[in-house]
Amino acid sequence: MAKTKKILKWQRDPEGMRLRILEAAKQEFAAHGLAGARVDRIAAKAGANKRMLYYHVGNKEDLYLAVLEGAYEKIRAEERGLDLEHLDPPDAIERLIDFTWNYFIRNPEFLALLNTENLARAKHLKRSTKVKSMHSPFVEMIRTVVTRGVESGDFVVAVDPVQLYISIAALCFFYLSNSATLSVIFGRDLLAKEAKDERLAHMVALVRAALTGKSIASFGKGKPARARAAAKQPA
Amino acid sequence: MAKTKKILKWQRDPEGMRLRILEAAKQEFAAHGLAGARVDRIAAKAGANKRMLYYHVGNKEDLYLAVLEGAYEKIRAEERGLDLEHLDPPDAIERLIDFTWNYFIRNPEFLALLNTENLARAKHLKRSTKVKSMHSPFVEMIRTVVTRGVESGDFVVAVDPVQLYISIAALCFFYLSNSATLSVIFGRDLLAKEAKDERLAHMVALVRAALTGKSIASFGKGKPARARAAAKQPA
DNA sequence: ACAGTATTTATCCAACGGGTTAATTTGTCG
DNA sequence: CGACAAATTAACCCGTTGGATAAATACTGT
Repeated sequence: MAKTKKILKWQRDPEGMRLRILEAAKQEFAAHGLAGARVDRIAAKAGANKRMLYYHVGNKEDLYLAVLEGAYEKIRAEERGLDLEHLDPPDAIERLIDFTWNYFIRNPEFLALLNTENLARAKHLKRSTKVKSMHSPFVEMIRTVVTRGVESGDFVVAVDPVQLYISIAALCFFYLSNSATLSVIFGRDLLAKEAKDERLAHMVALVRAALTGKSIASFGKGKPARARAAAKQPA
Repeated sequence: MAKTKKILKWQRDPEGMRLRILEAAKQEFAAHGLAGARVDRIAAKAGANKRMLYYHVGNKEDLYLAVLEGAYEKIRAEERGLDLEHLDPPDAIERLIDFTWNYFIRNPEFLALLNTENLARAKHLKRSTKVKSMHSPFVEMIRTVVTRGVESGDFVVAVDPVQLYISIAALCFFYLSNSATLSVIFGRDLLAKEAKDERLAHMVALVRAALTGKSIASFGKGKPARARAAAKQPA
């Protein structure tokens, strides 16, 4: 319904315009929140006139909801391509962590948008019909991995897939979303490449150890983080 | 310097006024963010006149920073009283999780304030001298626990205390801070008492298992969450 | 080419919000 | 009591902002 070829090509690009507006709005809302966002700035950034926002999308809140829905759709779509079924459970979990982490890094606006929406206590999301539907498949995907892991003996416990996903998202989300304040507080640049690598290793080790009962080497210690041999270490 | 007895007691309560303003501002900033907060509402909520905010604290941003600093001071102060030194390491960690979790539940504004500040990329926090100093002792407290745990053999790995704390905070913070959107998405009321109990059990189990290598029974399954026997289960 | 419609622009405005000015009240001290 | 300062209030200022109006412009089917 979106990009049917036979769409009329107006002056510039009527469909492209809407996309540019949504993209600009995403940046703006992510950078300043809902209240802090400026409609004029969105228009300017989209190379459009303010009136066009109202023409193409609606008022500020409609625009915001459209951006939010788009953001959810995007991440859930990518997750659908994860293909965890073909991996053995521990690797599947690791892959899920890896994906989530890198998705958040690649799409920092997503984090900000979620925070903004939670500040509004999901007021807008509740009114969205689109969003609610697209999550059960994802939960089922994780549930399958967990079940398989328990059956194969790889996992020592049968975690609630929702809890597990929330935990994985939490570990990634909080670190990145709060990296600014945490960096100040702890006096480290948490966004430096080394720090990020270390963090990913730590998260994978934490979750894998908890699920499999086998503690992984290098639990948040040292830079390399991937190739390590020992299972324990001196001090 | 604050509450010297010989302070003159003006009309109502000059010192109390400042506190009421800060409290009202905390609520307002937490509820609406920095941009969404309204100075008039803060004044009204504090039972004061708008002009008095400027008289007692300064402009909107000064007020905001004062609130933020106060929030950090409060949690760090309570953490100082945790007394983890006298517990054996696994219990100390559990206590830290328990405290963090309940502190966040008791002080939801704290979460919102942090999100707000991170939206501003810690712009204000960076200018604060007070805040930076009060965190190293806290990190050292955790480091001691970890070291003791490794030495005693309770912990199988020597985690970086900063990573560990970030992870613990993450597990608690994300769940609560994002409970609104997550509840919509997963179609559960994550703030219901049962759900919260389950979450706490899950987090404790996750971290304990990762640190000690011994998986805890009932990993985010079932309501009681504390007393459980089996380590595995059928399907 | 013409009528009709979709899209875009230029312009305006009423409400709002942060901040300030100046007057007023309330207490302290000699 | 009377002067002086601290604290509080009321009223206003002025740039900003979301949103609206109406006119112009570009495309389409006939």
